[in-house]
Amino acid sequence: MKTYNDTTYAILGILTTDCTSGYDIKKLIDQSLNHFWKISYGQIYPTLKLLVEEELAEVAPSSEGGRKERNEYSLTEKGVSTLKAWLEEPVQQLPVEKNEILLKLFFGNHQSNQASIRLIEDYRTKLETRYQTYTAIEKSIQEHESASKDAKYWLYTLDYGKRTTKAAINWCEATIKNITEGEDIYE
Amino acid sequence: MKTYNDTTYAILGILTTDCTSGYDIKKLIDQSLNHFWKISYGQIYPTLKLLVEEELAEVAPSSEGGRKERNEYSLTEKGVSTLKAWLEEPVQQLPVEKNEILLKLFFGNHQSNQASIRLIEDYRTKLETRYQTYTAIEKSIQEHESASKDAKYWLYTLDYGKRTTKAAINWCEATIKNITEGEDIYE
DNA sequence: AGAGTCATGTAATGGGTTACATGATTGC
DNA sequence: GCAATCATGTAACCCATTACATGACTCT
Repeated sequence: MKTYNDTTYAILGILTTDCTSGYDIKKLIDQSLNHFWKISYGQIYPTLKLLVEEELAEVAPSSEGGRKERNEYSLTEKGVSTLKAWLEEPVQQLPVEKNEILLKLFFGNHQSNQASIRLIEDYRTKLETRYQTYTAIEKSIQEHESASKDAKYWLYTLDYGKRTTKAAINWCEATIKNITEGEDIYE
Repeated sequence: MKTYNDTTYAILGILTTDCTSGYDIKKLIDQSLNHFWKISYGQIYPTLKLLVEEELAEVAPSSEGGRKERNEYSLTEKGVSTLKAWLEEPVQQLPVEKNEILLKLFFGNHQSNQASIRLIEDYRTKLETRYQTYTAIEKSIQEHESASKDAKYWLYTLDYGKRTTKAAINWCEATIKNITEGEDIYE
């Protein structure tokens, strides 16, 4: 079976929901997958074209209700089976996520302790904002979407975000403390 | 001040150590930064060229000891100040890291609970391997490198990796349990 | 003699973002 | 009338990986 990149599968997956146009796909990703996936129109439209070429989806122009012309995509049999095959496959190797703060900290002996601490403080603030966003989304889902079949899975992904973000926040605190005290707990 | 991408700064930073050639840079990154940064020769050599063009570094061919010709790079004044300016800057917006397992799980209602669990189990195994690798490196640094000035910062970055990996492992366990029990703790 | 490692580099390709172009429809 | 939103699409660019090409030196 031919393989595609993850972005293609993401779109394939979204086309199983009631998001059927490029514009809808963008909106869904920005709203529901934004904490672990993002995408631009520059990728969406060419990918939709590809799906049709590969006979994984079909297009039908629609302009019901006087709305602007709008291309609605729907999965073919082949599209559905391709998606399901991908879902079953275990994930590849864990990717190495590039981390700017760690890169800066790695060269920490070229700056003062104060400067390193400032960097980490700032990073912690950003992480905390993110954490609160996750919590807010979580609450919103529990209140408004808990009927949806997808809600459960959506909450799992948020839980992942919360746990890893929290761990990063804890690291910030521990590291700041460690640098401040000027002694190495690791020794 | 002109800005460059993070990879360029990473190389700039490494040139402050005794790694002075493209080959050395690759080795250092593979050995010491591999858990949060990676790089390929296809980037290193063109970037080194750029650094020289921008007068952030200078080259000097060297072939001491009969070794194969080797280009040694050293930072200029301008290179050092550019690096320091970048170090002081707080990190940009937190990047959204694409996560394949969450993407698959998000479409979890298109597969059986068993299939979802299998995915997460596999993911957990990979995370555990990673965690053990971090622990092993940590031990090795404590034993052999604790004299080095950089060791402290190196250990901080490892601690970050350990904490976030551990949080992800915990999520795997909680989520598997949750799916197995077939009930939603979030409700 | 052959494997391994030291060493530098480029071309093709993949994957993605940003900026731009275009225009209709909706709500105030 | 005007702003916001709906809607589609492309071209230029950026960043990065992979595969390839080349060749010397070192150790067994």
